[in-house]
Amino acid sequence: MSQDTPQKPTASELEILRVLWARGPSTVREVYEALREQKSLGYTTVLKLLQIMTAKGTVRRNEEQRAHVYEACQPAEETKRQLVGDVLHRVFEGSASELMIHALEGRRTSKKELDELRRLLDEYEGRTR
Amino acid sequence: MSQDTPQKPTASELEILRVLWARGPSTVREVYEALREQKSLGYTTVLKLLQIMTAKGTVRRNEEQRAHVYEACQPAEETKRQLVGDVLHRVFEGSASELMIHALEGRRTSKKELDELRRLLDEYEGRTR
DNA sequence: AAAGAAGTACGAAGATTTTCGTTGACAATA
DNA sequence: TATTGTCAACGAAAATCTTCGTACTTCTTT
Repeated sequence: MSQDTPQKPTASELEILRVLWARGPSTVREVYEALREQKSLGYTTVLKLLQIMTAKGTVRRNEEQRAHVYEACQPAEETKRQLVGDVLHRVFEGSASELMIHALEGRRTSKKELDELRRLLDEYEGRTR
Repeated sequence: MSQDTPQKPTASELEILRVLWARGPSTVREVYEALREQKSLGYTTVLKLLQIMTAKGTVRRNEEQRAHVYEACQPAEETKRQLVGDVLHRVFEGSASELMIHALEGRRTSKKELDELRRLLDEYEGRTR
């Protein structure tokens, strides 16, 4: 069922993607070990998920070695953009300001991060003008 | 199964919440009519969803009238904060800057909105300092 | 009063997600 | 070579989500 239209990953799929993004191409065991540090789950659960994700076209695998090596098809940036875009659209009707307000409200944000955010705005503006 | 820990709404539940946020307390029919403008779905589907949401404690209802009147338990702001907080945590490891980058990348953002974003940062900083 | 319209309750089918157990292949080692 | 360990494949149970049909009740209008 491989396809080109990138699918929105489910919650568990995202957890796996995060490991792949952090580690780069990995075997099932490596992903399993990484995930197990946060939550308890079985080896075959991870295997199955990766098989499903392969079928969906979310990841691809190299079968040269006995232990297949998986990696994300889309670059992390692309998937993250898609995920935030989804929330932006579904929750905030496309308003980045609204998104921002609620992102800031929910937590303490350091002066440093605020400055970084300002820098990003300037950078974005400079780049697209 | 009513409870105090606010549940993260599912995709369909969010669509309903958005109607309730926009319209204020509404009957099933009102929500149904509003949703039908975007997508096709049955009256009883909306009814059932609202019943489930009532059980979950996502909405509460006034049964004084024959047509019960539903309203969100949590203020919209709170739920939005929760939803964006979820993405912030699950996708961006809590980094608002990362969230921002990807939110901006995915779309064209007007000068006006960029200024609004800057204003928000100043306002937030002024408020919490 | 009968017929129709508008409501709620409820069960349940279908779809999707999440999680594992079992099986069989293959490799390492005692 | 027999045993033990590692792996992929697969089926399937369990949980959740989505959708709607049917039944029953209550108004409203003939």
